[in-house]
Amino acid sequence: MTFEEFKHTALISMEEICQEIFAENQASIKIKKQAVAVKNLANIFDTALKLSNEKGFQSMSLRDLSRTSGLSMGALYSYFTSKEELLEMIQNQGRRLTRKVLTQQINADDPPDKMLRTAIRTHLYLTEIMQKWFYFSYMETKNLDKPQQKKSIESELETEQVFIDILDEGARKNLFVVENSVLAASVIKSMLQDWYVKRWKYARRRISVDEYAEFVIGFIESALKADPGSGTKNR
Amino acid sequence: MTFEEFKHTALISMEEICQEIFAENQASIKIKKQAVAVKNLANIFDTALKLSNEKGFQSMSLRDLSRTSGLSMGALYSYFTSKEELLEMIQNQGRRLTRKVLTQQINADDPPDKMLRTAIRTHLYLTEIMQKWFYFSYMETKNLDKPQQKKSIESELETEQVFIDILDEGARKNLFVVENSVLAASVIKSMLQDWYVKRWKYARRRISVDEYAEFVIGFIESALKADPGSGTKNR
DNA sequence: GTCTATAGTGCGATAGAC
DNA sequence: GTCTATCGCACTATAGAC
Repeated sequence: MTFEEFKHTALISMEEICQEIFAENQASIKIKKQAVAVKNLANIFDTALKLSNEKGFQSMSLRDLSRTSGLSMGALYSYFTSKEELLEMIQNQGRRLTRKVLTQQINADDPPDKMLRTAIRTHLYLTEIMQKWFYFSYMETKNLDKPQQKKSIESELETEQVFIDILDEGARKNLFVVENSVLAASVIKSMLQDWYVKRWKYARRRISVDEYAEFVIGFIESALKADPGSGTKNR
Repeated sequence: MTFEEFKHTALISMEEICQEIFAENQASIKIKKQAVAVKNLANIFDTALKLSNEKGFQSMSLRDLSRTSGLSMGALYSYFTSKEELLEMIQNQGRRLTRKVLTQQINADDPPDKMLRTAIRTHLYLTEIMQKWFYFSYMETKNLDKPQQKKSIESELETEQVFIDILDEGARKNLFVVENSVLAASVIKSMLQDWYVKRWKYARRRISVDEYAEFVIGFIESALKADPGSGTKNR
């Protein structure tokens, strides 16, 4: 699957997610017409992510959000009951899409080396189209309350586990040399996170998501290379 | 140099830095007795880092800082003229120590493979003893004003350049196989950052800084391994 | 469904006693 | 050098007009 195809699939999912959020939060949302609600919710989320990523969620006042989104203070409070609830809605939206897309794309029947490439590529593609959300989530997790923080941590470890499993299976089939799959998965994840956390750096260097994906896959496969010709340790 | 030796050297530098800050900010600092000032400054920085890393610098009110540090609001304002200035003082303190330690430790006459190991180890050791500051800096950079942000970005790219140079030199001497030294340095840096950004993860898994250093060095050297026996590409 | 106006709170910052 | 008391302001949240 190319990035363009991926984008098409995922953007449809995003539309679905916004509708789900509307359906699910009807207790907090005073608006009854779906068309109006979904349009405004998308606007609110988008603006909130933009402002938060510039100066942090706490520093973004609801007056900022009101001014930039074009909705009045009163209108905003028709979509959530408190600033904290807005934060939770944003977090849930992204977590849901992440899980949906990742499980959709990765096929457990593929051999581990193929699965590894697919997982890396899918993760990078997903964070590319949802860059603002991933950056937000990365930066704001510590400002959440304890139960929400726990969800974020679980979500992170869940993603890491996907890579641990692939590496273990690959080692079992002698496709990879893996001394410590937990640490290996961890550093792989850090490379994937760099793509959305340090977006400015890659944009400045004009590196596309496909170029980055190619490089990371090559680097990791080289590090994990089963090399029967050299049985020596590398230090 | 072991982590213990490193710690000893660096903590002395930290003391020096606090004195430098006092000397340099005498315009803002109303206190005249160095002993009192340095002691309270250390307390203020330490408490501010603790609270900020829990919930963000903006969310930490100066009343929080006052309560937790044991100093009154009035006393705090004897050490800085505004909350924003406090933030800048903290940023400068860390940047200064980082530069000091990194240039002290890395010996440009060593061969590239040794330099790479030293640079990785030094970086991890430094971020280990200054974990709170590095985490703070990582999370709060986007909340700084433009000139301060620029300094942070320059500092980041400077560190990355150290690795780019080592990799290029190593490739020149056929010690490493490096297809793209800029991207390679970038992913190396992301692994080093993970150590202080995701501290909770490694603490939970009881992984020490030396274990992490060993793993990262092994992983990277394996990825960069000059392997004359196999001239094939790895994909 | 969206607006404006405003209540109530907690903030950063300072003045002045000790 | 440190404290308490307080000012003015900007914030979140809501009530009520349209």
